Amino acid sequence: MRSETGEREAPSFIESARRAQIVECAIDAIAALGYPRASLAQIARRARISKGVISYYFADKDELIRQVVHEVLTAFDSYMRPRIEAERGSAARMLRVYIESNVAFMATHRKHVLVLVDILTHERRFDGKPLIDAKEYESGLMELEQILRRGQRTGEFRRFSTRVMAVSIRQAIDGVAPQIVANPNLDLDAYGAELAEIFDLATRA
Amino acid sequence: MRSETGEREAPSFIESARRAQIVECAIDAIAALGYPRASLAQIARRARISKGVISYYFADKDELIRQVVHEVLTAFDSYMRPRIEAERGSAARMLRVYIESNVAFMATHRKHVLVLVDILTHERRFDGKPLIDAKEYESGLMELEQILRRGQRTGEFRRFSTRVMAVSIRQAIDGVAPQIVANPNLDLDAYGAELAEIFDLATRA
DNA sequence: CCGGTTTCTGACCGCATGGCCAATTTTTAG
DNA sequence: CTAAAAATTGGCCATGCGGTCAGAAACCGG
Repeated sequence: MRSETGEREAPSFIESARRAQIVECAIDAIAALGYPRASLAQIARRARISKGVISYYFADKDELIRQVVHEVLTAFDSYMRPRIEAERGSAARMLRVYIESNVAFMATHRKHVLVLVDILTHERRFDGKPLIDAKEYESGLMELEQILRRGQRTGEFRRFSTRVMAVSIRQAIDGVAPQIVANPNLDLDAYGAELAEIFDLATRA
Repeated sequence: MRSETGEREAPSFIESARRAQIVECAIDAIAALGYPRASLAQIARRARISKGVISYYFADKDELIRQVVHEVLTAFDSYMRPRIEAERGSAARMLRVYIESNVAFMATHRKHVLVLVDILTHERRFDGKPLIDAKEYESGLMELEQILRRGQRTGEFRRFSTRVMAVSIRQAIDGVAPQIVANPNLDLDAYGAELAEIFDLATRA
């Protein structure tokens, strides 16, 4: 299936379908069992195929996981971007929308968000290097910092370390995920509004 | 070593020493390799003993890990408590001291904090039950909420969800740990002050 | 010096994992 | 229809895991 020549051939219909199916089943498996227990065997079982098929389409488990992360991140991005861009006028409104949209996305994409967080917390190595992705994730932090800097430039925001603020906001948002599982009835709209209020007060000039 | 009778005998000198040594080596191993890679074999290697010794003194790995968590949490508690109690007069000052002491503790106990966070994030199961500890940890959240409620009662703080605020504060603090590794020169005093400022503004009436 | 107890070793067990591959079935194209 | 290519199977592998155990060694009171 894989051409060894320089030019990459268009993936066959089956190839795309299988890849998508396997990625989807990986998400299901991680959501159901947690990242550490989501083995290739489990993923294969859910797809009703043999493990070998996964190896056939993905070089190794890392590539599969990277694909899962990419998929979720892409969905996330296309949800967030237009909502934030719509508020270009005010950094304060951008920040509010950033936080609220983020939480709202979690409400409508619970499974995917859970899986993302699970992978990121379990795969991220303290010692740094083999960190498979995190670049895509880290870039999210950069965008957040940009909003903050813009607000400081326009005078809407007070002076503060944009780094510390950005990390705190991200952490506060990420902290929602575990609570969704612990308490499925959690009112996420209210939660998002609370969070937005907290960081509105924290940033305002 | 273990008496089967009801009355527990005083642990021998060797027993206490070994237990302490093993716990210490477990901390080293987790700090160096990360929780998932800190196997009994690795821990034993660092202690220059055979795996069997660990099994001899600890029923299973869970008990060892529970001991590690307990040790770090105890040190943390005895560091924090007096500092916070000293500010009994004002909830706002208590909160500030809570945040700054927390970050300061991280500065002086980097390894132990790293290990704690590593264990907690990796061991916490989404599906809940086998959650070995987390009670001790969760109780920290309660104390934080108490400070917040007190501030609301005295009118120092505005109205907000103490739960959301407490989780956000904890998350913001916990978010420091990974950055310590990524950037060992991080100015934690400044970081703590920034964080305290953020949540001072967010809570003030 | 002895005999029992505590401590410790190193080999071993069963299990699950990620990955590999020869053989087979299915699809595709001439 | 046929033969090459793509897709799939199922068994196999080495590895590392947590945990166990018989027996050796060290220790200690009498």
